[in-house]
This record gives sequence, structure tokens and C-alpha cells, in this order.
Amino acid sequence: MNTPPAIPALSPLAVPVPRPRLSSVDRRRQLLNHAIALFSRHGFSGTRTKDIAAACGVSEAILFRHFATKEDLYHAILDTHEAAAGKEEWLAEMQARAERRDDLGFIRCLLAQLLKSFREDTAFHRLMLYAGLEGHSLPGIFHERTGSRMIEFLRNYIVLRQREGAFRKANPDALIILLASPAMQYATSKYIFGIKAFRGTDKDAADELANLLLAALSPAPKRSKKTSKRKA
Amino acid sequence: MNTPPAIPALSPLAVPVPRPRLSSVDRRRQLLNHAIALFSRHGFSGTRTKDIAAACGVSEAILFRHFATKEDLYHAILDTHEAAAGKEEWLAEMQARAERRDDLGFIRCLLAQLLKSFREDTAFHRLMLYAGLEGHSLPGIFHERTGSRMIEFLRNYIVLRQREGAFRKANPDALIILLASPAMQYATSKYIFGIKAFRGTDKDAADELANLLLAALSPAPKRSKKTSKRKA
DNA sequence: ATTATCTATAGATCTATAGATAATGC
DNA sequence: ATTATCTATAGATCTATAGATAATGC
Repeated sequence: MNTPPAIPALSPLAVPVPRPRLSSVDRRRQLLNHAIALFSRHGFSGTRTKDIAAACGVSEAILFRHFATKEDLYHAILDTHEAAAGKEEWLAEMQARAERRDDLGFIRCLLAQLLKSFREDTAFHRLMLYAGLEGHSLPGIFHERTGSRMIEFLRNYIVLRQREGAFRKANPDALIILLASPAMQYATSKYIFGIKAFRGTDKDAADELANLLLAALSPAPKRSKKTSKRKA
Repeated sequence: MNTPPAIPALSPLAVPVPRPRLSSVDRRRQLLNHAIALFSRHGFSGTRTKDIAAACGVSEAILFRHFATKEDLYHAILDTHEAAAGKEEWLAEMQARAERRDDLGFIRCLLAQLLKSFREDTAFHRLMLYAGLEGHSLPGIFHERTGSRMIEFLRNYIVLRQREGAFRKANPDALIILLASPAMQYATSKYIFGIKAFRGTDKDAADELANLLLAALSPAPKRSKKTSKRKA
């Protein structure tokens, strides 16, 4: 005795809820949004135009009225979509720490923001990964936008602090990799692959890693030999 | 005046080169190998069974004689394919460095091997990335094989060296992330996305990063305050 | 005799379009 | 009048199978 369908009269087939007729720009925006969600989950070739249209509650014909081809739709996304969440605020915050030479705060802020970006904008990062794997040259675009601006900023600070003697005189590119990688790797595992490599909150992870990274950046204490035990 | 096709008589269509009839196991192996190459490039949904069969020079019917469905083929790959390149030798080498407490050598070896794995077994890593994105739960399998064994080994050494006072008393999980991430990130960018974040060879990168990582792992020098300048 | 292989094709699905219809804005 | 929308469908492509054929090993 299973519960029979209670309200057959209200099934989607029976009463096609009168959807509002959206303006061209609104519908386009809606199509893009649902396309982002689906492409980010299934990749380009794993996403069906039918599903995108269905997600918006319209026929496929509508989709192809807005975008000539599936490729066009995909590129419309890749061309315009940036890592959203408060990039400007972030840069400002980093800038503030940089000005007062708060190295630990600087690194912490960097890591926290990377984690936040993956947490809140997972779709974007999945999209970038797919685009990179599928060879849609999008990581290029990413790198030339948010990415490279941040990298530029990072490198400037690193070089500055190296000149001031606060950071170790290593290859700045290596230091950039070192700073950004752990948070990216951790966030990718956690938010994209669903593997937690670390118990505790993102903040815990950021703090823990920031301390370690600062140690890596700090100039080597002067020692005569590897094994010398700093005998005052 | 373009050069006309020179040897029409030898075109593939004209003379169907008598391919050898392979044994079941050989053909199966060949199908798997070409499937790996194609799945790794285009993902599951981006790969056509036709292309796999064509790569082996046989009809699709042959493929479906060996694997009931495309899914079956894919899982046959994911279940059996491990990170190939000399895993045992690698562990032995790491073990040797561990025994003589050559921390820098230990880290260098780890990084060099990670880079080598991506360089020489790119298809495998692409496969894992795709599987993770497409939700084929394969990273799980990966993690339970090569991955987790290596992680186990790493953690043991880290904990040991922490007890011996040679490594900083931080969360071992954080240290593992710290150690492995830069090389993985760098290798992913370079070998999978084709972005070089670093001029120089892989060995240069490994050495540079290893030095930095060792600094991060080393215990903090005793200082009374953050800003103290170690006045003897 | 066994079995690796092919041809041909079914049936599903996918992108894209043509032409008709109905809601909106003037 | 304009235009957002739908239905219906073409044409391509994709997975999978049925049944026939030819190479191999005994």
C-alpha cells in the first residue's frame, strides 16, 4: 500500500504553470547562468543543450535563438565569467597589509581568499578545470584576468620584501607557486573532488599553512654550517 | 597549382593493409591503451567508441565484444590503471634518504618524482582529473592505492622527524599538503594545461622548492618576540 | 571447431532549424 | 507590430547488437 500520487491534477504535465515571458536580456542571462551550472558539472561534451533549456523551462529552440551554436554559448561564458567574489575588496585588503608590512596577515589573507573563492564560486573553478582539460584555452583567459593581476601584485610585494631583506632571496616565481599552491590544492580536493585532506575549518587550514609559508619565506638564519647549533 | 595527391594507389581506402588478427588478450590490451589515451584527452563523454575502435584499426563491434558498454570500458581502465612509473624504486629511494635523515634529499626526491610522474604519465593524471570532475569516484580509488600509500609513508616520516625535533610541531596533514602541493600544482599547470609558471627545468624547480619547503619544516628558531633581531 | 572480425543497422540521442503561435508594447 | 516562444522535425551522430565471414589452431 504505497501512497498514491496525491495531486495528479497539479502534475507538471497537467497544468503547465504559466511561465512569465522574459525579455531577451533576462532570458539570455538565465540561459547563461544555467549553462554555467551544467557545464561546470558535466563539462562541454557532457552537457546537453536540452538540459540547459529544460533548466530554464523553455524549449531548445529558444536557446538556439540566443546562441547560434553550443560552442558560442560556451565561449560566451568563458569570455565573460570572472572569479566573482569581491575581487576588489580583496586586493584592497591585501594592499593594506602590504603597506604595513604585515607579512603573516598578507599570506593569511591570500590563502583565506583562495579558499573562499573555491568555496563560494566552485562552479567557476570547475569550469576552468574542464576548459583546461578539454583544451578550450580558457585558463589562458583566466590567467590574463583575475589570475595575472593577482600574480603581478604578489610578485611585486615579494620582490619588495626581498629587497628589504624580509623575504629570502629565492626565485620570485618559485615563491609565488609556494604561496598559492597549498591553498589551491587543498581547495580543489575539498570543493571540487570532495576529498578532505584536513580536519578543521578553512580558517584553521589557512592559519596553519600561513605560518608554515611565512617560515619558508623568511631569510635563512645565518649559520656557519648546516649542523651548527647556534652557540651564542 | 597545388601539389596533387601523389600516391592515390596507396591511400588507406585503396589498399586495406592486411592487419594481423590479434588474440583476445592482445586486442583487449590494445583497446584499453587507446581508450586511455582518448579518455585522458577528451574525458568520458567527449570520447567516442568509434574513435577508440578506429585507433585500433577495428570495427566498433570488436570493442563491444570486449566491453559490454562504454562505461564498462571506462571502469576497466579506472580500476586497473595505476601511476605506473617505478613506484617501488621511488619508495625505496625515499626510504634510503629517510634512514639517513637526509631531509633535503627526501623532499627533493619527493618533488622530482611528482614532476616525473606528471611528465611521463600525463595521461594518467589527466584521467584522474577528468574522473574527479565527472564524478566517476576514481580519485577515491587513486587515493586508496598509490596515493594513500605514499601519504602514509610521508606522514610516518614527518611524525618521526617531529619527535626527533627536526621538524616543526605542526599538524602533519598540513605538512603533507605543504610538501606535495607546489610540485603538483606546478606539474598540472605545465603538463596538463600547458602553462609554464617557471622558467628552467623540472630539476631546477624541484631544487628551488625543496629548499624553501625544508625551511618551512624546520623548527622555528627560538626568539623572544616576533621582531627580535637575535642580539647575541 | 573456435573465435576474431566485419557489415549493416536499430534505436536513441543530440544539435540545429523551419514555420507557426501567442504574448507584449506601442 | 514586434518578438518570445512552441511544436515538429531534419540530419547527424552515437552506443550497441544481430548475423555473416574469414582466419586461426587443433
